[in-house]
Amino acid sequence: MNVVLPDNSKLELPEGSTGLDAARAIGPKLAEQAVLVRANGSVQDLRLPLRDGQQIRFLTTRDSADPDALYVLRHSSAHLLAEAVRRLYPGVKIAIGPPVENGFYYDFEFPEPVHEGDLAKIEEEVKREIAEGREWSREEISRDEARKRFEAEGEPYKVELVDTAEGDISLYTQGDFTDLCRGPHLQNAQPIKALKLTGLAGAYWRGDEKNTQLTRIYGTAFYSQADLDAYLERLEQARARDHRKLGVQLDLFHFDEHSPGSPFWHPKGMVIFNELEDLRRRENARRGYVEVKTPLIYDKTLWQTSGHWEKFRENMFLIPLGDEHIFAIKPMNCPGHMLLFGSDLRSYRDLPLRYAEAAPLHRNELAGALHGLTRVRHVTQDDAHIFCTREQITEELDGCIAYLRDLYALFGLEPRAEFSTRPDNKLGTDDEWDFSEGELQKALERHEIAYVVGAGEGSFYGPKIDLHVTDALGRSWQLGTIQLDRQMPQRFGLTYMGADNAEHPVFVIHRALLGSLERFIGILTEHYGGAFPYWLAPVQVRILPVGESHREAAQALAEQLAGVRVEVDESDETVGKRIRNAEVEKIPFAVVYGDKESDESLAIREHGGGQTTLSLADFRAKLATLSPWQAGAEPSLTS
RNA sequence: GCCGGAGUAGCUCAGCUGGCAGAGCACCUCUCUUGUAAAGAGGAUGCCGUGGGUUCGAGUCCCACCUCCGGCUCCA
Repeated sequence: MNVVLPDNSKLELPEGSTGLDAARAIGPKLAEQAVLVRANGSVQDLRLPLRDGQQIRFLTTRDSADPDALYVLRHSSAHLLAEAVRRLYPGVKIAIGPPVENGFYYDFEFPEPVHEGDLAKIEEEVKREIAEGREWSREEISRDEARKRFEAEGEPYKVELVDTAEGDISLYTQGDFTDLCRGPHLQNAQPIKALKLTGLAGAYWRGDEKNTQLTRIYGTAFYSQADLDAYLERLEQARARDHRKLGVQLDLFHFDEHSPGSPFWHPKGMVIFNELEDLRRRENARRGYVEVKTPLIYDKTLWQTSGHWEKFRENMFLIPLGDEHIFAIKPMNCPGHMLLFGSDLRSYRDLPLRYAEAAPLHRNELAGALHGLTRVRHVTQDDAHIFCTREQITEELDGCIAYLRDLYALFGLEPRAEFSTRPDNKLGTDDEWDFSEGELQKALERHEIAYVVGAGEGSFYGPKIDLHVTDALGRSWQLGTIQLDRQMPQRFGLTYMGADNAEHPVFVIHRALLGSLERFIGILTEHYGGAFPYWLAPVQVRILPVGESHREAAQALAEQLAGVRVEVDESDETVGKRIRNAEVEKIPFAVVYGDKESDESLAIREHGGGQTTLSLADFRAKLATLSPWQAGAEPSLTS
């Protein structure tokens, strides 16, 4: 048979030759360094046979940054970890150990608790295995045989995996350790030049909290020590962008143990919060939304009607009033908006009706789930509910998606879209879900938005289009969401009078585009590394009078900059120190004002170090262009 | 909520085997009057997360709780 090499030459091989055979045919060095073969674009274990006509390319230890090459390295590292743990902890049961984004993990059930301090000794054992040399071999066996084998070894998790595995069962063995595994794996442990165990965590078997909690050991591995060092260095730098750290440094907000998960917004943080609120109000008004305000607390009966009492009660803060009544603080605005819509007879002429409200919501999140601004109990969404007819759904979804695109473009954020379908605890019939999911999916496709499907990730009342972004440390967070709902209006008996003088069911689109303002500001802080763009910056301009004699002129200059968030730094520090302070506080512009300056000539320093000289008039003109909202400019959001 | 780790000055952190609570930055005072990323001198700063226990004596050892951090689960 023939395979095609990257230079388009053909390599003649005996029938049934494996990737490794092909590498040997090319050269001994390649055979030694190869870690994977890419056959017609998909990666394959070197031990598996090639097929006639395949286009092949080898990945070697030199492809040290290739995701597939790292994946196989880390997958094999996970197996070494399991081998080491089994040797060090007799009686341990092994579960699963895949490679992940930045490393790998393996889940174990330990006979006794394991602590972080134990990692050093385990890591040492893994490194010993690498030094000793390990080679992987692959075999395929029948399901029954595999089952017997793992039963005999006392590995119940592996037995369960055999029972639920699809396709053929393959095993990989290194040293005296054999694992159920689809592969692929390295030939041997030599390419693993740097390995580090990074953490310990509890993790539920198969991700279900009803199952046993296993102990997960995380690690990472690279083809060189330099790559590992660079990775650790990147982590260190990412930590400096962490919004929780920057939030304190920049005096934006803080948390207090008397109200876990609820930020205290400081004056500077509130400037950013209010700018986003202004943006929300201005754009909503332009796009035909009306703003409303509905109560924060409601009697339990409302939540029973909406379905929250059944589906969301654990996440609500309850207020018992006497023996009879229980109130709950709202975790969402929708039920209130349903009551508002239902407070009057509605005609088809009233629709679509777009209610916007950014009320404080409270969700009693699990203590362990709280996370800075990105996971809070006090949530403020840029929320709205669009009440419309069935015929209006398409146009309204289009409007939401266009709005969403404009907003994210303004911040230079590039979120990933997820289409979340019916969950296990859904309300309503499959027919209704078919319709709603179809509408959302068609909207995504109309706008040619790439998305992944989050099967079962939808809300209990409807499917969602969600937008996800990644934080400084690589964690994914959901921001905006667009949800199509026919459950809730049905439950509240909401209808409108049509042109045919008959009542028709109302549809509701729930949408929050920035998501929660708290989370959005957290993500923005990391996105900008704390150096907010001019229009969001808490302090936009700081004037530094060189000496005492310049203070008066500096104050006069500040007054000339009416409408700009400007400060005069009259502290008794050297100019150098005050420049440094302005830089550390990431203020967009620092203006040094001394004997050489006048309204005709200002020394402007931009954050980061660039310096220019501008007249006051030119400076003001420049600032006006930096703000989409100030100086009476038309908003830059166009659609 | 679950597994693991941590809580010492406003911030970052040191404090050994139980024996008088520390440093740098920030803050305050004074001197200097400053020219684009840290002037100098002096000073104040603590419920050592909270509550209990062991001990002659606890920041240090033990128990419980709270909060935070890394994960899991859940979620905007």
